[in-house]
Amino acid sequence: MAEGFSSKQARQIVGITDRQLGYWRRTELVCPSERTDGGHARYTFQDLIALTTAKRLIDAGVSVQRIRKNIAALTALLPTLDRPLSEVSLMATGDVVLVFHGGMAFEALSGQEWIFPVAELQRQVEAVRGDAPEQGELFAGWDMQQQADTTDRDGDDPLAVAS
Amino acid sequence: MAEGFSSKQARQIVGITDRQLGYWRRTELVCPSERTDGGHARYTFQDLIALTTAKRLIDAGVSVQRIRKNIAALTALLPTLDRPLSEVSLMATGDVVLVFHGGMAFEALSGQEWIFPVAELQRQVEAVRGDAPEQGELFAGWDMQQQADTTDRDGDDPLAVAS
DNA sequence: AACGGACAAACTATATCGCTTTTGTCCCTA
DNA sequence: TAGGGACAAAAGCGATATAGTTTGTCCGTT
Repeated sequence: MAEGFSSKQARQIVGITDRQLGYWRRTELVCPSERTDGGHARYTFQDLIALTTAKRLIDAGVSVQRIRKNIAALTALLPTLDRPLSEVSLMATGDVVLVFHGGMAFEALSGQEWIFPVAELQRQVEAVRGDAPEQGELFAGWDMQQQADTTDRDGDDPLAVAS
Repeated sequence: MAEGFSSKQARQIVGITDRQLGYWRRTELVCPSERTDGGHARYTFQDLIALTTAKRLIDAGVSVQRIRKNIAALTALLPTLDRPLSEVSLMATGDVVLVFHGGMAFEALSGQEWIFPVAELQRQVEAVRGDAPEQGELFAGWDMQQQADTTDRDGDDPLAVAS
C-alpha cells in the first residue's frame, strides 16, 4: 500500500486545493487509480501527471468545463487514448487547446488541424518574380530547449512549433 | 513605374477577388505601398506577402475583423513591427492567432503567452519520485520540413500562416 | 482595367440573461 | 487526516437579439 500518493501529497505536489482534488475526483475529471484498504485515495504517478496537466490548463485560462469537453473530444478522436490528460501533449490558452500527436497539431474540440508552413508562401510569391527573400532559414528551429536566440534577430522569424 | 504589381496581378497571385482587394485597401487592411503616376495602385513584394498572409488567415477561419484586431494588438505589443502581416510568424485557426516571436508563442490579442510543455511537467513529477515515464518523446518531433506539403491535401484547410 | 457607389445577403461581434459548474468556507463523522 | 454535506459567491456557458462588417452583383466613370 505504499504504492501511491495520498490526497495530501498529491495536492501539495500538484498545487491545488483540497476542495479541487475532491471535486475533480467526485466528478471524474481525475480519479485516483488506486485505493487503500480503508478506501482512501491513492494517486499513482500517472494520476499526478494528469492532475498537473489539468492544473496547468487552468492556469493557462482554460476552464474546467472546457477541459472536460476536450477530454471527451480527444478520447472520441483518438480512441486508443485512455487518459488524454496524461498521455498527450497539450498547449493552450484561454479557450483553445491544441494537441500534438502523431506529428501534427490540432484542436482537440473540433479536430481541426492547425499549423504549418511558411516557406511555401514565400516561394509562391517568389515564383512570380525573381525577387529574393532575405535569409535562408525560414523556420528557425523552434526548440523548446534552446530557445535562446531569436531575440537577437529583430523582427521576423517565421517558424513553427514544437515538440 | 514597372516597380510593383498591378491590382489585377496582385489579386491573381494572391487569389482574392477584386472586391476584396479594393475593400482591404480602402479600409487599410493592406494598402499598396506605391502608386502609378496616374494614381493607380502598385503592390510591392512585401504587400503581396501581407495579402497572402491575410488570405491564409481567412482560409484558416479567422475573420477579417479579427485580423484587424490582431494587427492592432501586435503593433501595440511589438512597436518595432511596422507591418505584422508581413513581418511576423503567425499560426492560426478559427478564433485564435498565435504569434511566434523571440522564441515564444503568444496570442496576439491578449498577449497571453501560451503554455506548453509537458516534458517539463514530466520532470517535475519525476523529481518527486524515481519513477520513470514510459517513453522519451513526448512531443513527437514536430518538424516542419518533413511534414510534406499540405497543398495536395484537399481543399479547405485549417492552417496556419506565417511569414 | 481600375475604381467607386448603391444595395442586399451573408457573416461576425457584442451584450445580456438565465442556468450550470466550480470553488471556498464552515461543520460533521470516521 | 480523509472525506462528505450544505450553502453561497464566483466563474463560465449557451442561446438570443442587436449592431456592425465584409463581400457579391450590377452599374457608371475615367
